[in-house]
Amino acid sequence: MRDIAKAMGMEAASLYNHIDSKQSILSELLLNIAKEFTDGMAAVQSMEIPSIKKLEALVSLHVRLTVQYNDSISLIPGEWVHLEGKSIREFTKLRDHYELAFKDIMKECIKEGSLRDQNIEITSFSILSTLRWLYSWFSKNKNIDVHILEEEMIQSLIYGLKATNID
Amino acid sequence: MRDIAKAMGMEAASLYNHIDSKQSILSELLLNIAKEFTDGMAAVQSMEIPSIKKLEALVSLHVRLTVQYNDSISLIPGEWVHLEGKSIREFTKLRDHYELAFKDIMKECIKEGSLRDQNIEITSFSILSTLRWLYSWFSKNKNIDVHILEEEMIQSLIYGLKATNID
DNA sequence: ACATCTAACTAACATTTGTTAGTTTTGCAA
DNA sequence: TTGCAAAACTAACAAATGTTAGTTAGATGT
Repeated sequence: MRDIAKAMGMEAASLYNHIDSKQSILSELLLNIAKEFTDGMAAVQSMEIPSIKKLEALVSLHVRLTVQYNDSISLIPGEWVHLEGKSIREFTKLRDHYELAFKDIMKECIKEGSLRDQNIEITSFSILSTLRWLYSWFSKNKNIDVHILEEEMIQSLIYGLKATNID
Repeated sequence: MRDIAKAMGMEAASLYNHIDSKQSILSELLLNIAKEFTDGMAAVQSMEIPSIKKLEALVSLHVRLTVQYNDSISLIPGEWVHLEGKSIREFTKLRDHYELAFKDIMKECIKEGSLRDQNIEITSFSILSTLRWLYSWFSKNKNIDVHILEEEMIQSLIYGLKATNID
């Protein structure tokens, strides 16, 4: 709190004119982005497009939110564990719900023939880990064009790295 | 320290008969695995095989080390920032060196025609993020066969998720 | 001009945390 | 059995941390 206060040019005690507690800062930041992801997922789910396009839309969603909310997203990988009580239950509920929805879309892709029939637990984890860490990459490469980043992520995550002339 | 002591069935002060400081626990754990990765990389580099096979070997290396050192590896994503002084310089040096070597191998793959000519910064980041987070997935799925995990990671990270009958 | 509200301040608090000093217990070698 | 080193203990420390209480300066509306 003293560090935050210093960064804002005031005393630690003064912060309490604006917030309830240290916990409330963390839970507000984390639950807000969790809701952004949940809303984005709902939007993608309601689209009338092939599932593989939904998967691409999800990658785009991550890239877009990462660029827009770079700071709060950086809390997701390591800080959510410090949430307490109602907040941590709410957060993990949203996260689990999101991951389930993500896997469902991948399963649809397999049904539709656009993805190989593979271990969804592993591959969904693989994609989501990369997307989770995108924030740290972006914070060191802020000059990149966002559309190029989106395109390249879609390519490498979904379509792989291999040269197309070999298979 | 009091938590660690409780877990070991002793008082916090007693820990200091075995260690120098709290910092030294962290830096010993982190530098040890950093060295494991560095050694593994050196072994892969010295192999006389096509670069794409080296890339596969690196994925296997991560899977193997993740399974073997699950607990200390879990410190890598979030705790290395708490290293201080010489330790943090040593750690980041090893990490940067490792990532450079990883990218070099990917570049060789492109030269040899086994990978598409793509943004190495993005794709290497993508693979390494997944591998970094493997520990958390594994700690929830300890029953999986390690060879299947290796194979599936290689497939999804390098060869992509797409069905092969479409392109 | 006055009352009100906002948002800053100082001072202090109770805990928590990493660590040290000094002492006692334990286990093994002689 | 004695002697000694290893490793446990108790007590206490200084610093850091989240927070509260009470106060004050500055802006705003009447």
